[in-house]
Parts: sequence; structure tokens; C-alpha cells
Amino acid sequence: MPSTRDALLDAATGLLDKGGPEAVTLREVGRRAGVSHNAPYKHFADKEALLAAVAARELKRQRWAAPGVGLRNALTAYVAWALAHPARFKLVFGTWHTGSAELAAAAGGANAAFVGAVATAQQGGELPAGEPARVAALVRSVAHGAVDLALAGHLAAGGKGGADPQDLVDDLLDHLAEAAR
Amino acid sequence: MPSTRDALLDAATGLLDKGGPEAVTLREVGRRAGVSHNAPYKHFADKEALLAAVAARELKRQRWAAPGVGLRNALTAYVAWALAHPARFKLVFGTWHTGSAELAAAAGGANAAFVGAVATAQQGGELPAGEPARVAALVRSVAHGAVDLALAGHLAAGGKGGADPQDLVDDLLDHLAEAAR
DNA sequence: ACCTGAACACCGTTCAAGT
DNA sequence: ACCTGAACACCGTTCAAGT
Repeated sequence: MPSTRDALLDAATGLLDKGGPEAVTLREVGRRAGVSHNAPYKHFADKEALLAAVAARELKRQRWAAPGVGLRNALTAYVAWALAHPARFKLVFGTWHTGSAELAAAAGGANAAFVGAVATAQQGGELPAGEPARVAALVRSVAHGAVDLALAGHLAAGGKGGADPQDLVDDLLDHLAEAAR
Repeated sequence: MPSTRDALLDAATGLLDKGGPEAVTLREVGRRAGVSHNAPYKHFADKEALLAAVAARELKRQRWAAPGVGLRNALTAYVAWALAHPARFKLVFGTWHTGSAELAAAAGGANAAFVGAVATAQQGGELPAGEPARVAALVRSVAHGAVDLALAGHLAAGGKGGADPQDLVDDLLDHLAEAAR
């Protein structure tokens, strides 16, 4: 049986998926977890700390950047996760007024593994040379930006030249492989 | 002297810049505009409609994608605008529960001009061939994603391989020029 | 047509208390 | 240590009414 803390995180995640951060009311979170409307304050400083814990847990669960996962698979998993859980994606990369050490650590770990996948691809000649962290930032920016634009409906409004995020990531990898030749 | 509607939009934009969408309370908007706390309802259906109008006005004011502006200048202006006004950037590309025709039209106009700049660059041999709208989407994704990751603090946390959004945009353009050779 | 003031339901947060 | 219930200030929205 889950701890009260985990029950609160589960309830918050469910509400987040359903209606975004503003749908995550501490009262409804408590109700779903079977506790009073302010029991959350015994586990989290305030609403933002609760949301930061949800974001950190989400990042830690991410397998897209696990060591040993190839670059293309990692990117495909990242894009699929973001499109499947847009509210979590927006939350993780949203603006935080309070710096959460747990959240920063989780983000750093995922990024380090992804840089490793990029370095391997560089050694295989699939990507141009250069500082791996910087090439990784370029590739991540395309995947992240394509997803965010797609979620906002700013991508391929018309039929011509339509491209989903995965297509754009593939285009980038093709162009980079060409530039590395 | 500005109309009440414009005064409301100005007040809302100021509050948005200061503390994000949740800082935009209709009560404070009214106070700043010199009207009662629910006068906004005579001009906008609800709070989200007011924010949608702010976003649409912001997009229409954008000059980064005006016809005739070169690709590099357009991207530099886009990045500079986003970094200078992060809350507006987040709002424009946020999730809308109510589809605003005004907002969609403004977004489509800016995008069309940007596709034109990309097509011109392709003809000059600076970008690879291909459907202009699709190449434009790739370039926009980098600029957008790099800014969003930078604002979230997920870019270049360490010192090594550090790159700001403008650097990443330049990297992509360089690689694409190489691939087009 | 545009605005005001009272009212309602809801929410985040705090506090005094309970086990 | 963890939880509850009342209370406070605040907010979005509605409504009856004023000019």
C-alpha cells in the first residue's frame, strides 16, 4: 500500500493530466488521496513544491536517456512521452519560482545520459564532430521545440509541408549525417 | 487616450511580465485600468479570452517575421524577443482551451513570412533543398526549443559545452549550409 | 453600450487542536 | 509524527441595477 506522500503525488499527476496545473487543487488532491484538504502541507511546503515533486518523479522515471540507449531510440521515446503527456511535459519545462534541488538533479542526470548517446553517435560518424554537450543541446532543442510547437498548434497548420515532431527530428539527423560526411 | 479595451490589455501585459498568468487577476487589471473589477467582462468573455487577446496582439506586433527580413535577422529577433519577455513567449505558445481565431490568424501570418525568408535562403544555397515549410519548421523548432530549454534552466547547466540559444541557432544554420554544399 | 457593487462558490494557506 | 476542522484573504464569475 502506497504511502500518503505517494498517494498525493499520484492524485496530483492524475489531475495534472486531466486539466493542467490549475486543475491540481490541494482540496481535490486530498480528497483523492483519502485525507483532508490540508494534509498535503505535512508533506510539501506548498502547492508549487507538490508540483515540483511530481515533475522530479516524472523525470526520474524517464528511460529515454538511460545509458546504452541509442540516439534515435532516445529521441523517439522523448517525443512519444511528450505527446502522450503534454501537461507533464509543460510542467517539467515550465517556470519554477522556487528552485528544487531534486528537480535539478533529475534533469542533470537525464541530460548526462543523453550527451553520452550523442558522443557515441559522433564516434560512429553519424553526427558532426564538436563538443558533445553542445551537439546534444542542438539535437535536444529541435526535439523539444518541435514538440512544443506541435502542442501549441503552431506546426504545419496548412496541409503543405506538414511535419510532425518525429519527422523534424529525422530531418535534422539526416542533415547532420550529411554535414558529417 | 487609449480605449478601455487597450488599457485592459496594457494592464494585463504588465502583470503578465511581472508574475506570469496567475498574476493577471481581473481585479488588479481593472484597478490598473481605472475601472471596476468586472468591467473586463464587457470586453472579454473571461480571463482566458483576455489572455488570448494579449497573446494575439503580441504576435501581431512581432516584426521578426516581416516580409523582406533576412533569415538570420529574423531568428535573432525571435530569440531576443523571447528571452526579453519570457512570460509572453510562454503565453503565446501555451495550451489554449478555447480556440481563438484572432490568435490563430496572427500565428499563421507570422509563420508565412518566415517560410518566405527560408525559401529565399534556399535559393541562395545557404539551406538544403526541400519543401520550404518543412525546412522552416525545422529551423523554427531549434530556435523555439533552445529558448524554452534555456528559460527552464535545462540548457548548459555545467560550464563545458555551454551554449546560449543564439549559438545553437547559428550551429544549425552552419550545419545546414554544410549539408547543402 | 458601458460600468458598478453585492453576492456566490472556490481556492491557497494558516492555526489551534487532536491522536 | 501525522492529521483534522475552522477560519481568513483572495479570486473568477454572475446578477441586478444604474447612466
